[in-house]
Amino acid sequence: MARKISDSTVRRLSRYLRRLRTLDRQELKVVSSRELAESTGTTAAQVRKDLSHFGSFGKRGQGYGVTDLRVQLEEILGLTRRWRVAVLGVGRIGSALLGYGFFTQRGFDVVAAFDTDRSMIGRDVAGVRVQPLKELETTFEEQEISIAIIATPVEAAQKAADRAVRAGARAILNFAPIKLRMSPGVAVREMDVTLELEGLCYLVTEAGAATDVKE
Amino acid sequence: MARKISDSTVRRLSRYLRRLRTLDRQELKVVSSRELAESTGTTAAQVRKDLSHFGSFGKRGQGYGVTDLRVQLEEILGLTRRWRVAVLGVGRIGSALLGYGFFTQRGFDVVAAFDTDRSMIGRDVAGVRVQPLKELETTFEEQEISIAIIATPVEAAQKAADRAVRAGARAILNFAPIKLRMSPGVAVREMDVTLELEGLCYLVTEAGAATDVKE
DNA sequence: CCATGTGAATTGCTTCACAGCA
DNA sequence: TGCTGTGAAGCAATTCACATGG
Repeated sequence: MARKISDSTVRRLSRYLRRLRTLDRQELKVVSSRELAESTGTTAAQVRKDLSHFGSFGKRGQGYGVTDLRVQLEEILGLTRRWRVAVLGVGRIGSALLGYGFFTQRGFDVVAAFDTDRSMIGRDVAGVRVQPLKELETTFEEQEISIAIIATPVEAAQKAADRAVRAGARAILNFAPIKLRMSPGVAVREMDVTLELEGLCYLVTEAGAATDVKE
Repeated sequence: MARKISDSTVRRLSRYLRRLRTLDRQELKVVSSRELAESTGTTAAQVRKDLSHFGSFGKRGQGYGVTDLRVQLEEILGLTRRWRVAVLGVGRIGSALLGYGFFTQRGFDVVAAFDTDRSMIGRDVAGVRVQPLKELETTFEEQEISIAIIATPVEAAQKAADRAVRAGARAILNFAPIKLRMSPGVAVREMDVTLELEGLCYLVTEAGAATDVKE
């Protein structure tokens, strides 16, 4: 199948899927590239181009079957299996994630949590027991964990990620405000609220400056 | 000054700034485009090109003054002022955000929180009193809130965002898994953990499939 | 007739390579 | 000499426009 799909395409596929799941729940049968585009913030041509990298899923003159396309996208994204996830660092973010019910619904099982803080260890957070770091390796192996969510303080993030990878993790979702250095085979995505807020500030400031000058 | 800066450039500027703040705290005086690139996951040419859209901040043959460049970036991103933020929806994510100490440090003051849940209203979460939605308009005006963080359930997100904008918000950080429809003048950024996890699944699945075929 | 699927055109981003200057 | 700043080249992504087929 097609090679080297861009990051932005994958992001959009995920958005299409999110929308399709809603449409499917509402028992809508058919959707057009235009409708899908409007509800995900892109263009109809973009939707068709994105999908065309993987095959032809629509019927000319009609559109796409909602359930069918949903299933196709789930296959493309690798979501026909369940994924086992561990949370490293059970502070505010870690706890919020452990309690986030949507994960299970979407195929992600948070099966383990780790922390170094003695007062946290042994506690039950949203049904998951907080384990000491020294149990990381055995738990990752036993539970076949492939995704590690880094929610530690920034100083501990790189070490935690390295250790997760050595223990078998193949993907890292990083909440710590630092660029992790990982070997090429490991997938990494970063989530940094401050970064997003700063992006918004830029846009608001620019918009203000632009109107000052132009209008 | 330069027009139409791309989203990816703004994101990188924010990363450079994040790094520069660390270097500044460590009292490093000078940094080269290469060093900045390595610690933020890009290339030296990219760093120089990004900065060149706004001026020339370096010294040829030496590099960039750490403090100087930090201040320049703060100005470019609009971070020389403080920004007042409200959180809409005080569930798990909302609470975690309210307790996130970094905000204050980085120029963001979370000054208000809203919820519809009676049992939440009036409660103090990390020093902020949870208000009923009906007080939104007056609080936004009185407190001059320009950024709204949407942390409501997905069904309530669009309405909450609309209301925040009508009350004066100029930027939205959206944690709900839905594409918000906003008028063009409003800046929006989306944070969806599931979306990021799905992106990771694609990469892991692809990597697996690629090695199956090739190696 | 209508919406998909897709080469071709275009736009925009990144990388290159080197002139310019401390 | 060394690293910045920047036009020009190269590459990737998006948009266009239309042939295709239900």
